[in-house]
Amino acid sequence: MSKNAFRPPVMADVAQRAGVSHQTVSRVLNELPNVRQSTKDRVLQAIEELGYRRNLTARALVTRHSRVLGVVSFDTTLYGPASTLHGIEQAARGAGYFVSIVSLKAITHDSVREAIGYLASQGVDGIVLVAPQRQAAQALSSVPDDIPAVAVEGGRARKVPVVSVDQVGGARLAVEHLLELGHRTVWHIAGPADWLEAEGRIKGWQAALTAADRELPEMLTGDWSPRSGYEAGLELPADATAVFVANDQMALGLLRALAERRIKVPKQVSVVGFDDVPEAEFFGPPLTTVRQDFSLVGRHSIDLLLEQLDTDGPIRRRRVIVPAELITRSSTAPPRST
Amino acid sequence: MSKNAFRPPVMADVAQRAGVSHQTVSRVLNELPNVRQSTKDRVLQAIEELGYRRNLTARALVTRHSRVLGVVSFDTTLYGPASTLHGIEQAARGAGYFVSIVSLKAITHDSVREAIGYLASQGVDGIVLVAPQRQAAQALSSVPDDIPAVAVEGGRARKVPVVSVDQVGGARLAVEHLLELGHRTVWHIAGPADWLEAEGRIKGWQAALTAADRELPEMLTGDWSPRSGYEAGLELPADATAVFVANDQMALGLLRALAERRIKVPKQVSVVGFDDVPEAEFFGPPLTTVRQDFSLVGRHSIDLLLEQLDTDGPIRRRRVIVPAELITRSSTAPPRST
DNA sequence: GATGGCGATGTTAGCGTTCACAGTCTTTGC
DNA sequence: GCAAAGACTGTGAACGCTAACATCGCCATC
Repeated sequence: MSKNAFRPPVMADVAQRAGVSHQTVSRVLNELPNVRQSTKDRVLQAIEELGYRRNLTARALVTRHSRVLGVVSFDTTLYGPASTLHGIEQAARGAGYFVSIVSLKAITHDSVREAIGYLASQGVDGIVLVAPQRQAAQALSSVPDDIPAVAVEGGRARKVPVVSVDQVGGARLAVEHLLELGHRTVWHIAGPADWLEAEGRIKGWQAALTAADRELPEMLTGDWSPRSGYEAGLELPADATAVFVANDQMALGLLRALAERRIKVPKQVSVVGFDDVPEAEFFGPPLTTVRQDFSLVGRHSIDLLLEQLDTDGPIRRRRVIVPAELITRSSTAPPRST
Repeated sequence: MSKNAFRPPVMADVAQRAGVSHQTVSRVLNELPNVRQSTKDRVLQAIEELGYRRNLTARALVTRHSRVLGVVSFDTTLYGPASTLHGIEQAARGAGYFVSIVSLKAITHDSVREAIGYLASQGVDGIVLVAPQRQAAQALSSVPDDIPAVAVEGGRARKVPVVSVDQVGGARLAVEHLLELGHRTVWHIAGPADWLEAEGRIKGWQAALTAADRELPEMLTGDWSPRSGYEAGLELPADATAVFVANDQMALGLLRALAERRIKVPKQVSVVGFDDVPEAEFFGPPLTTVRQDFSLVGRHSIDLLLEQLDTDGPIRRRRVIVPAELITRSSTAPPRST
């Protein structure tokens, strides 16, 4: 117990100084009508003089709205989640909300549940789950009913709106680009099996090849890391001429492996990545890739969340798909043997 | 106004169900002594049955502690800030604190002030400022006295403890490594002038060269982006044999520029980066770089913050320096003309 | 068997807001 | 010039929790 008797001023202090009731101060703060301009000025001046700041905790207690949004995410060190988080934060703050984050080391049904419960007890008004793994999508169905939620890349989550990038379409774009260049078929280095994004890209890859009536090579699988792309690159058959890699980091690893194997890109092998990380343009060679607009994803997820908060009505199941875009650089070219 | 009369259970509901007073429920929840085991069990069971969750807002109102920590950061899309944020979040949650973030688009005195005020009114118990720019460090001196804060990479901030990586030492390591390999001198592509990290690396570079009695080449400057490294790479004089780049992204750009200029790395030019991003190992060639342990930085900053919270006493000015580590890969080699 | 002490529980009063309502003071219309 | 309709302002009671104190047993002590 320190003798520090200093207490930040409260509404009553402001009221007293301005010669009004605390309720009038509240009215001024909340910009309610029917306050005379002169008294409003007095109150504002008193607030200024005292350096008063409204106590949002007390406000939250009575209004039952904290104006805090919770975000549950997986490894915010990765470019995708980090960018999405950033987009969410910007959008939320723009709408006058705070953002409280929980970053999970592992996505399991239980860890997601726990994180959500944790945020719920803190009194968040809504939750965004950025967790593109199947388990996470399932865990979402155990969100308390009274708290609005949105899933990012959440698959066909029950009862919760979903925002996602068009993974299938993006993958198609990549594969079609390679086919148009004249490649017979396209290999794929996929992301980990339990990730919905990996799944979508696999689907798009298969769909594009099937649609063009090409044979489906055996699929290689990585874990998003450059190293796993490198390892896949060492295993890539010598007769492959085109590879679609599920993310840019693995593509980087692949490029490295190919360089070590003295395989020239794009002369002998064309490579397409996914994400368009800022570095992609400066890979050796600059990487053709599929761009995802993460900040748009973040913004949409907040929009959907706020929509639920405003209507307060039954949750409209909705799904927002953000298109992906092919960025053509110099890691792709027609096959040698044309 | 919906007819939704559903209200989550409150302490009184639990109390009634367990046949005790709400205060006893509180005691159980807070694990205070002097509650008979049998009543504790009854309370716990009632909590379980009702699915009760304590309302942390109400708790915060009366205890004047929210158990929320605020983080103000700059562009959480960058690898460094994102990793630091992640480290902070992990450490904070481990200590039972929530993390509320504000990510700034531009670091100015005013924007930092505003962000801090914003967090303060939300009632955070403490603030971590991750903002390695000079303006931010200054803005920190305007933090309200009653709220503990810690700066990450904050320079010699007044009255606030600082956690930082040993930028100068890291840069020295890089330059000394190059000199030991036999290079006459080392060029430097620096980060933007107003960043303290850039400044520290410049200092280390200069110090190492001066200590070895070498001439100081003209310094090139970038903005951390791969593109700026690329542009600097185009301007690099042909007689340069070794370059220390202030971060890995710019180093990537440099590698690209050198590749285009048909300059072989490391045969003709050696390159050292800074950060050790996960991709660095797979650059062409794998990049020798200086590793910063961002998660350790995050952990230390939380430690320092909690220390202030616990002691509640006068703020002990402290400074924690996290050492940097040289990671030797294959982008460095002895100069050709040895 | 009165006294004290201590463990276990209950009671009351806030924390700083907003909400619902009750006032009071101006207008306005005729 | 007077009533009614508005504008403006104040009063009390929540919100759900913890802190401080009060109370009740029960046992040890002399």
